[in-house]
Amino acid sequence: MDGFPELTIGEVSHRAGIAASAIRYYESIGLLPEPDRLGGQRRYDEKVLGRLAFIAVARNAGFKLREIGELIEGVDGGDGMAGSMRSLSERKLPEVEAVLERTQAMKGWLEVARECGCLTPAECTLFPEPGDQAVDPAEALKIVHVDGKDCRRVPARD
Amino acid sequence: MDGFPELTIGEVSHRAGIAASAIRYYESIGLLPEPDRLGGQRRYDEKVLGRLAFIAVARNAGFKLREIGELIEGVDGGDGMAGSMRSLSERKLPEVEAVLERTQAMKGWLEVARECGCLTPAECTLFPEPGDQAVDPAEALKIVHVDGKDCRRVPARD
DNA sequence: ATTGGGGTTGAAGTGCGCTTGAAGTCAAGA
DNA sequence: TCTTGACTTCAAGCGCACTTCAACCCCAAT
Repeated sequence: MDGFPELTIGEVSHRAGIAASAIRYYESIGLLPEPDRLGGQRRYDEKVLGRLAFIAVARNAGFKLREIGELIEGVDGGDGMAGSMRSLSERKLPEVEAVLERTQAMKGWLEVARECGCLTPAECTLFPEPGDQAVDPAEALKIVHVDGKDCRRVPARD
Repeated sequence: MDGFPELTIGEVSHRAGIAASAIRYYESIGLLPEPDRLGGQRRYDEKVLGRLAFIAVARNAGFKLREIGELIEGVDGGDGMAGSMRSLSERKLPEVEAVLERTQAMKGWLEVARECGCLTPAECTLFPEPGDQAVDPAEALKIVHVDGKDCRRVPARD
């Protein structure tokens, strides 16, 4: 092995690109084990960099810290991480897909909005009035694609 | 016209699908004008439904309430909403595109994770070790696509 | 007269992932 | 010896968009 834990929290912070306060926070919520101390100060060995990378990747993948904790328990517990990975991923995928769909709709909406010359929401199909077919604002985002690019409402006399 | 403001906050809440507390909150931050009162109670006319729909759509499009406020100022101010729509949309589009990209990467990562049989992060390319080419965890999400489906790391003897 | 079901207020709480601040400790270098 | 600089703790603050709470008011029906 490569000797005693020797990294200070500052060095770990620097090498992992994560604020020291965040590292202490992770420890406080149980994402990181309590490290050895030298004169009261935390000393880490390099393994912690792997775990921090794990955390960073999982965070990027959309897991909350609590969920990452479950993942880590799965890894540290007997069965390896396969089981918890599968169930967490299955739980998470539909969420992510929903976000994806909404984000794509947002993008389309904004592209039309960028070209919008309407003076009031009333004359603009980007903003459905109560009475339009689509009342649900989440649906309203999507309508845009149907019309092509122009957002000007045909002024319907009632 | 159709007479005096007659909708209570409860009716508005029900018809707009927005909690009464949220409506009061919107008023408190200036997104809604102060309505008339009848015996101390707020009375709205139907126009407010249009504005609430406006807010809901813009929120769905990714605008923060503060930004929606700017939008509304643009509409209520002299020039119509076109100018503020354009500048806000231009500001927002790159953000949304960034979210979109990250979300797509997340989806890919999760699809591989769902099939992952690795027992530890060390043997799994889903979790890069320090020393792998990609240290940036945002990049780590994307690597997956390159490899196809399997995430098992070739056990590189050092 | 009382009950019920709305409405009103301001303040505080929620969730998430940290950051910031104050006040103190510790070891090494000038 | 004194100063620096990095570390320590615990508590509080932040941003966002609300929600919840306690305490109150008001009107209509029974």
